Amino acid sequence: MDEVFKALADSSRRSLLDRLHARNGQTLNELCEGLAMTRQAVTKHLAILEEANLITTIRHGREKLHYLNPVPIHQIGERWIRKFERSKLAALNELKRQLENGDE
Amino acid sequence: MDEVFKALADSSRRSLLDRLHARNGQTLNELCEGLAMTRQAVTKHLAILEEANLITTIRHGREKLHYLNPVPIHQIGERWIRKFERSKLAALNELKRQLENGDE
DNA sequence: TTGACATGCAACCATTTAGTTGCCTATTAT
DNA sequence: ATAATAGGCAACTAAATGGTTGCATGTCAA
Repeated sequence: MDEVFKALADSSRRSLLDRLHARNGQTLNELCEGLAMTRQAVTKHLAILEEANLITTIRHGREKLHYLNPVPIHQIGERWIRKFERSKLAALNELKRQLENGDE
Repeated sequence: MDEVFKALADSSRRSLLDRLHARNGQTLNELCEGLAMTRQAVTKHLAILEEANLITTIRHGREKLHYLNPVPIHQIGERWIRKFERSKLAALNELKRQLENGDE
Protein backbone atom coordinates (compact mmCIF):
# COMPACT_ATOMS: atom_id res chain seq x y z
CA MET A 1 0.00 0.00 0.00
CA ASP A 2 2.84 2.34 0.86
CA GLU A 3 4.50 1.54 -2.47
CA VAL A 4 1.32 2.47 -4.30
CA PHE A 5 1.03 5.84 -2.57
CA LYS A 6 4.71 6.54 -3.19
CA ALA A 7 4.37 5.55 -6.84
CA LEU A 8 1.41 7.89 -7.23
CA ALA A 9 3.25 10.75 -5.54
CA ASP A 10 5.16 11.70 -8.68
CA SER A 11 3.39 13.64 -11.40
CA SER A 12 5.52 12.08 -14.16
CA ARG A 13 4.36 8.66 -13.04
CA ARG A 14 0.75 9.76 -12.77
CA SER A 15 0.95 11.09 -16.32
CA LEU A 16 2.37 7.75 -17.47
CA LEU A 17 -0.65 6.06 -15.93
CA ASP A 18 -2.85 8.62 -17.66
CA ARG A 19 -1.24 7.81 -20.98
CA LEU A 20 -1.84 4.11 -20.45
CA HIS A 21 -5.37 4.90 -19.38
CA ALA A 22 -5.86 6.67 -22.70
CA ARG A 23 -4.27 3.82 -24.64
CA ASN A 24 -3.28 0.60 -22.96
CA GLY A 25 -0.42 -1.65 -24.03
CA GLN A 26 2.11 0.96 -25.17
CA THR A 27 5.79 0.25 -25.64
CA LEU A 28 8.55 2.00 -23.71
CA ASN A 29 9.43 4.17 -26.68
CA GLU A 30 5.83 5.20 -27.19
CA LEU A 31 5.58 6.17 -23.56
CA CYS A 32 8.73 8.28 -23.91
CA GLU A 33 7.39 10.39 -26.77
CA GLY A 34 6.96 14.06 -25.93
CA LEU A 35 8.35 13.72 -22.41
CA ALA A 36 11.14 16.01 -21.27
CA MET A 37 13.34 13.25 -19.94
CA THR A 38 15.53 10.46 -21.16
CA ARG A 39 14.31 6.97 -21.92
CA GLN A 40 16.22 5.69 -18.91
CA ALA A 41 14.36 8.03 -16.59
CA VAL A 42 11.06 6.76 -17.98
CA THR A 43 12.29 3.20 -17.52
CA LYS A 44 12.90 3.91 -13.85
CA HIS A 45 9.45 5.42 -13.39
CA LEU A 46 7.86 2.43 -15.08
CA ALA A 47 9.86 0.09 -12.84
CA ILE A 48 8.47 1.87 -9.79
CA LEU A 49 4.95 1.61 -11.16
CA GLU A 50 5.47 -2.07 -11.86
CA GLU A 51 6.94 -2.62 -8.39
CA ALA A 52 3.77 -1.09 -6.96
CA ASN A 53 1.80 -3.44 -9.15
CA LEU A 54 0.17 -0.53 -10.93
CA ILE A 55 1.26 -1.79 -14.33
CA THR A 56 2.09 -5.14 -15.86
CA THR A 57 4.53 -5.66 -18.71
CA ILE A 58 4.79 -8.24 -21.44
CA ARG A 59 7.82 -8.71 -23.66
CA HIS A 60 6.83 -9.02 -27.26
CA GLY A 61 9.92 -9.61 -29.33
CA ARG A 62 12.18 -6.66 -28.81
CA GLU A 63 9.31 -4.54 -27.54
CA LYS A 64 7.96 -4.27 -24.02
CA LEU A 65 4.26 -3.61 -23.72
CA HIS A 66 2.85 -1.86 -20.67
CA TYR A 67 -0.62 -2.50 -19.29
CA LEU A 68 -2.49 -0.74 -16.53
CA ASN A 69 -3.47 -2.76 -13.50
CA PRO A 70 -6.35 -0.86 -11.92
CA VAL A 71 -6.57 -3.05 -8.81
CA PRO A 72 -4.25 -1.11 -6.46
CA ILE A 73 -5.90 2.19 -7.35
CA HIS A 74 -9.24 0.62 -6.64
CA GLN A 75 -7.97 -0.63 -3.29
CA ILE A 76 -6.83 2.85 -2.33
CA GLY A 77 -10.28 4.08 -3.19
CA GLU A 78 -11.86 1.38 -1.06
CA ARG A 79 -9.58 1.30 1.93
CA TRP A 80 -8.61 4.93 2.12
CA ILE A 81 -10.58 7.47 0.19
CA ARG A 82 -14.05 6.17 0.98
CA LYS A 83 -13.17 5.77 4.63
CA PHE A 84 -12.57 9.50 4.84
CA GLU A 85 -15.51 10.41 2.68
CA ARG A 86 -17.87 8.60 4.97
CA SER A 87 -17.18 11.07 7.74
CA LYS A 88 -16.81 14.08 5.50
CA LEU A 89 -19.96 15.86 6.55
CA ALA A 90 -19.47 14.98 10.19
CA ALA A 91 -15.97 16.46 10.13
CA LEU A 92 -17.09 19.65 8.45
CA ASN A 93 -19.88 20.06 10.93
CA GLU A 94 -17.58 19.63 13.87
CA LEU A 95 -15.13 22.14 12.43
CA LYS A 96 -17.97 24.60 11.89
CA ARG A 97 -19.15 24.07 15.45
CA GLN A 98 -15.66 24.67 16.82
CA LEU A 99 -15.25 27.82 14.80
CA GLU A 100 -18.62 29.16 15.87
CA ASN A 101 -17.87 28.46 19.51
CA GLY A 102 -14.98 30.87 19.22
CA ASP A 103 -12.23 30.60 21.83
CA GLU A 104 -14.19 28.80 24.50
CA MET B 1 -3.07 18.18 -6.35
CA ASP B 2 0.57 17.20 -6.50
CA GLU B 3 1.03 18.43 -2.95
CA VAL B 4 -1.81 16.23 -1.79
CA PHE B 5 -0.38 13.11 -3.39
CA LYS B 6 3.06 13.89 -1.99
CA ALA B 7 1.62 14.49 1.45
CA LEU B 8 -0.20 11.16 1.33
CA ALA B 9 2.92 9.33 0.16
CA ASP B 10 4.35 9.08 3.67
CA SER B 11 2.99 6.49 6.06
CA SER B 12 3.72 8.62 9.12
CA ARG B 13 1.55 11.35 7.66
CA ARG B 14 -1.19 8.93 6.71
CA SER B 15 -1.19 7.63 10.25
CA LEU B 16 -1.49 11.19 11.55
CA LEU B 17 -4.54 11.62 9.34
CA ASP B 18 -5.86 8.32 10.68
CA ARG B 19 -5.45 9.55 14.23
CA LEU B 20 -7.33 12.72 13.44
CA HIS B 21 -9.96 10.66 11.71
CA ALA B 22 -10.36 8.69 14.92
CA ARG B 23 -10.48 11.86 17.03
CA ASN B 24 -10.53 15.26 15.46
CA GLY B 25 -9.07 18.40 16.99
CA GLN B 26 -6.02 16.96 18.74
CA THR B 27 -3.11 19.05 19.94
CA LEU B 28 0.45 18.64 18.69
CA ASN B 29 1.50 16.86 21.86
CA GLU B 30 -1.42 14.48 21.67
CA LEU B 31 -0.50 13.63 18.09
CA CYS B 32 3.08 12.94 19.16
CA GLU B 33 2.12 10.34 21.78
CA GLY B 34 3.36 6.87 20.99
CA LEU B 35 5.19 7.87 17.84
CA ALA B 36 8.84 6.94 17.41
CA MET B 37 9.99 10.40 16.46
CA THR B 38 10.57 13.77 18.00
CA ARG B 39 7.95 16.47 18.35
CA GLN B 40 9.78 18.53 15.73
CA ALA B 41 9.52 15.76 13.18
CA VAL B 42 5.78 15.54 13.80
CA THR B 43 5.55 19.32 13.46
CA LYS B 44 7.14 19.07 10.02
CA HIS B 45 4.76 16.34 8.92
CA LEU B 46 1.80 18.37 10.12
CA ALA B 47 3.12 21.41 8.25
CA ILE B 48 3.21 19.37 5.05
CA LEU B 49 -0.33 18.14 5.64
CA GLU B 50 -1.47 21.69 6.29
CA GLU B 51 0.33 22.95 3.18
CA ALA B 52 -1.57 20.33 1.19
CA ASN B 53 -4.75 21.61 2.83
CA LEU B 54 -5.40 18.21 4.36
CA ILE B 55 -5.62 19.65 7.86
CA THR B 56 -6.53 22.98 9.37
CA THR B 57 -5.15 24.29 12.64
CA ILE B 58 -6.50 26.64 15.27
CA ARG B 59 -4.43 28.17 18.04
CA HIS B 60 -6.21 27.92 21.33
CA GLY B 61 -4.12 29.57 23.99
CA ARG B 62 -0.81 27.79 24.05
CA GLU B 63 -2.27 24.77 22.32
CA LYS B 64 -2.63 24.16 18.61
CA LEU B 65 -5.61 22.09 17.58
CA HIS B 66 -5.55 20.06 14.38
CA TYR B 67 -8.60 19.33 12.28
CA LEU B 68 -9.02 17.11 9.27
CA ASN B 69 -10.07 18.70 6.02
CA PRO B 70 -11.56 15.87 3.96
CA VAL B 71 -12.00 17.93 0.78
CA PRO B 72 -8.67 17.18 -0.96
CA ILE B 73 -9.01 13.46 -0.30
CA HIS B 74 -12.47 13.62 -1.73
CA GLN B 75 -11.16 15.40 -4.81
CA ILE B 76 -8.55 12.71 -5.36
CA GLY B 77 -11.34 10.18 -5.16
CA GLU B 78 -13.38 12.12 -7.69
CA ARG B 79 -10.76 13.22 -10.16
CA TRP B 80 -8.43 10.28 -9.98
CA ILE B 81 -9.59 7.09 -8.39
CA ARG B 82 -13.04 6.96 -9.94
CA LYS B 83 -11.64 7.84 -13.35
CA PHE B 84 -9.59 4.66 -13.28
CA GLU B 85 -12.31 2.59 -11.71
CA ARG B 86 -14.68 3.42 -14.50
CA SER B 87 -12.53 1.58 -16.99
CA LYS B 88 -11.45 -1.16 -14.63
CA LEU B 89 -13.39 -3.95 -16.23
CA ALA B 90 -12.57 -2.74 -19.70
CA ALA B 91 -8.85 -2.76 -18.88
CA LEU B 92 -8.98 -6.22 -17.38
CA ASN B 93 -10.81 -7.53 -20.39
CA GLU B 94 -8.31 -6.08 -22.78
CA LEU B 95 -5.43 -7.54 -20.80
CA LYS B 96 -7.15 -10.92 -20.81
CA ARG B 97 -7.67 -10.66 -24.55
CA GLN B 98 -4.03 -9.77 -25.15
CA LEU B 99 -2.84 -12.65 -23.02
CA GLU B 100 -5.15 -15.11 -24.70
CA ASN B 101 -4.10 -13.96 -28.13
CA GLY B 102 -0.58 -14.98 -27.25
CA ASP B 103 2.20 -13.45 -29.29
CA GLU B 104 0.54 -11.56 -32.09
C1' DT C 1 25.01 -11.19 -41.76
C1' DT C 2 25.12 -6.83 -40.63
C1' DG C 3 23.09 -2.60 -39.33
C1' DA C 4 19.36 -0.44 -37.10
C1' DC C 5 16.17 -0.53 -33.51
C1' DA C 6 14.18 -1.49 -28.61
C1' DT C 7 15.46 -2.11 -24.33
C1' DG C 8 18.66 -3.11 -20.12
C1' DC C 9 22.44 -2.21 -16.76
C1' DA C 10 25.51 0.51 -13.87
C1' DA C 11 27.86 4.38 -12.18
C1' DC C 12 27.39 8.88 -11.09
C1' DC C 13 25.29 13.56 -9.56
C1' DA C 14 22.17 17.13 -7.46
C1' DT C 15 18.27 17.92 -4.84
C1' DT C 16 14.80 16.77 -1.70
C1' DT C 17 13.31 14.57 2.38
C1' DA C 18 12.88 12.81 7.05
C1' DG C 19 14.86 13.14 10.87
C1' DT C 20 17.85 15.09 14.58
C1' DT C 21 19.64 18.62 18.26
C1' DG C 22 19.74 22.96 20.59
C1' DC C 23 17.71 26.94 21.81
C1' DC C 24 13.86 30.49 21.91
C1' DT C 25 8.99 32.33 22.80
C1' DA C 26 4.43 32.41 24.61
C1' DT C 27 0.92 30.91 27.83
C1' DT C 28 -0.78 28.94 31.97
C1' DA C 29 -0.88 27.64 36.92
C1' DT C 30 0.94 28.01 41.61
C1' DA D 1 6.74 36.31 39.84
C1' DT D 2 8.22 32.13 38.38
C1' DA D 3 8.26 27.49 36.95
C1' DA D 4 6.22 24.30 34.00
C1' DT D 5 3.95 23.53 29.73
C1' DA D 6 3.03 23.91 24.55
C1' DG D 7 4.87 25.01 20.73
C1' DG D 8 8.30 27.46 17.08
C1' DC D 9 12.76 28.26 14.66
C1' DA D 10 17.13 27.14 12.53
C1' DA D 11 21.12 24.51 11.41
C1' DC D 12 22.71 20.22 10.45
C1' DT D 13 22.91 15.12 8.65
C1' DA D 14 21.94 10.80 6.23
C1' DA D 15 19.46 8.63 3.00
C1' DA D 16 16.22 8.51 -0.77
C1' DT D 17 14.89 10.35 -5.19
C1' DG D 18 14.92 11.83 -9.99
C1' DG D 19 17.72 12.49 -13.29
C1' DT D 20 21.88 11.94 -16.32
C1' DT D 21 25.62 9.48 -19.43
C1' DG D 22 27.89 5.55 -21.50
C1' DC D 23 27.86 1.13 -22.90
C1' DA D 24 25.85 -3.67 -23.52
C1' DT D 25 22.41 -6.97 -25.20
C1' DG D 26 18.83 -8.92 -27.88
C1' DT D 27 15.82 -8.85 -32.01
C1' DC D 28 14.34 -7.73 -36.52
C1' DA D 29 14.84 -6.49 -41.50
C1' DA D 30 17.46 -5.86 -45.81
